Parts: sequence; C-alpha cells; structure tokens
Amino acid sequence: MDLSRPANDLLELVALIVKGGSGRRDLSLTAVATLSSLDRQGPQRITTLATAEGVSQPSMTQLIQRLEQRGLVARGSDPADGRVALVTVTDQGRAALVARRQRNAERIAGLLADLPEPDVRALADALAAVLPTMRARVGPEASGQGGRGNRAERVDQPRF
Amino acid sequence: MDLSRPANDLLELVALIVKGGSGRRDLSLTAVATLSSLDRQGPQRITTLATAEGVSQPSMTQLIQRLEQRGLVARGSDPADGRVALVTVTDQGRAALVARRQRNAERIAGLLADLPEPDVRALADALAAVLPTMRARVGPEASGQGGRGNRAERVDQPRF
DNA sequence: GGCCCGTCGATAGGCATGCTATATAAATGC
DNA sequence: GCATTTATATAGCATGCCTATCGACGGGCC
Repeated sequence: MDLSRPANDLLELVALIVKGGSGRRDLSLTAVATLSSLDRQGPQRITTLATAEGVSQPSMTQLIQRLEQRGLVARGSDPADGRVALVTVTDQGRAALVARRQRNAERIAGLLADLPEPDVRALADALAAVLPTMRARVGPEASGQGGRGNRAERVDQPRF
Repeated sequence: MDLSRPANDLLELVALIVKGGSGRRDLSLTAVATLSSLDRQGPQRITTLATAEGVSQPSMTQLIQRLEQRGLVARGSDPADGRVALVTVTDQGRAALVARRQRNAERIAGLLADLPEPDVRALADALAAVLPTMRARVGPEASGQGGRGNRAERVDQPRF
C-alpha cells in the first residue's frame, strides 16, 4: 500500500494543529513532556529525564531549575546515592499540566466542531484504532534507558 | 457529539509525531512554513510573511536574513514602492523544502507501516475527508492581511 | 513644491531554550 | 586510599523569538 499520501496528509494536519497554537508558550514542549513523565512515572533523576526527552543532560538540569523556580517541580535526594537529584512534580505542576492539556483539547475540539459529524466520527474511530499501536511503537524507543555517558547519544534526525 | 475524546486523541497523535522528530533541526518550523508560502504564492513582502506566519515583523526580517545567507531565498525590490522588499524562494530553497518534506513523510510512513492495513486505510480516508475543511478553516484566519501597525496583534494563545 | 504622517523594513537589546565542553562531588574498584 | 566512573552543575555560545525604536519612502494636503 502506498503510504505517501496519508503520510503527507498527516504531516499537513500536524502542521495545521501546531501552527494554530501560535502565541507565547507558557511551557515549552519539553517542559510539558517532562512534567507529564514525572506525573506518570513518579520521581526520576535528571539523566533519565534527559534521555527520555531527547535533550542533553545540561539542558535538563537547566529546565528543572526553571521549573523549580516556578514551583512546578521539587528536588529531592536519593538516600542511597548522594549524587543523584530526584525530581518530583508538585501539585502546582500537575495543575499546570491539566490546564495546558485542557486548553489544547479545547482548541482542537474547536477545529473539529466545524467538520461534518460523520467525518469527525470516522476520524475519531480511525484515531482510536491507531493510537495504541503508535504509542507502543514510539514509546519504548524514545525511553531507551541509556545514561551511560555524559552525552545523550542522539541520532541527527530532523525534528518535524 | 462529544469532541473531547477525539480531540485528546488527536493531541496525543500530534505529540507522538512531533516528539518523534527529535534531533537537530536544519530549518525551524517557521522557516519551513515561510519557504512553503513563498513557493506556493510567489514573491511576498516581509510584513505579509510575518503576519501569515504569526511572528513579529523584526523576527521575519531576521529569518529572511538567515535564509538569504544560506541561499534559500533572494531579495528583490518592488518597482512600484521603494520601501518594500520582495522575497523570493531560490531553487536551492525549493530543494531544501522538498528534501525536508520527504524526510518527514518517510518518518511518518515508517510509523504507519507498523499498523494493520485496514486501520491505515481508515485513517487515510478520514484525513482526506477532513483536511480540506481544516485547511480552509485555519488558513484565512491566519493570513488575515493586517499590517496596520508595526506590531503583529496576536492573541496570547498557548502553542501546542 | 513642501511638510506631516503612515507604512515598510532594519537595528538594538533582551529572554528562553537548546548545545558542547568542562568542573565538581559522590561512589566504586583496585 | 587514590584513580576511575558516574551524576549533576557551570560556562559560554547559537538560535529564534520578542518589544521598542529608527530611518526611508510614499501620499495627502496646504
């Protein structure tokens, strides 16, 4: 089956949605992903977060510092290893996450609201069928445990 | 009809796709969109590009300068109005655009390739049905001619 | 014609977020 | 107990965006 047309269509849809969210970002994409990871998986160390989000360790250190200043995360220490900094989401961080998700969902719902209902239904069903597999496909590779060196060992892949 | 589930699913799909494209970007999102606009609609002035892409005029000036240094666009002047700078894509710019699109399409096709064919077909059909309307819905609003002031007059909307 | 004002683009300065290279501190191995 | 490895922090730099403001051109009105 030829995937180029759906691939390009999907690409365009993503571009439309991402572009629609113009304006000042309160939280960067990486910040949201990091908070989300901390929310789902509990306290994690800096290096783990860095490799999971695909940024360098210093970048993650700085991101955590910014998030800490804003009260969205807290730092703890690992009783078993004095070097590690265990990062935790605060309630405020969780709230920011929820608010952010809701705004995005509303924006997208606004786009969908203009479409004929059968089309929306077809899209909804197709997404529901496809998402679990894509989650599984992307997830494991992105969260490869890594952390052996100081560097993130990333492929030089174009982003979007 | 309840749009929250499809909206959240779509959001997650976008997040998966955007996050999948980790790594060094050769061209920013705005750069690609600008080149694409120049390719589709021919030479345009800085201000028009800025409002169309939702960035400030100085940002667009700088982006065009960077793109010009890399040979991806060229500047001309409007014979009818000495103030305006008409920006054009070069062949090299078009080539960069094609290469970029192809890499992205391949990446997404790679994701789709893991899915059962009927699911892909359903998604492809749903996308094809939905895209024209969304294009129309998002396009006009984003390219409102504006240009009254120096400032871009943007709403403070969270991006993605 | 000459002046004022609006519009177009450029410049200056600042902030956020990423990077690489390297430093510091704790743990581990001989 | 000192060298090595590992976890994080710091320094310095690049990019891409912003606001504020400047200089240049164009158009209307006297």
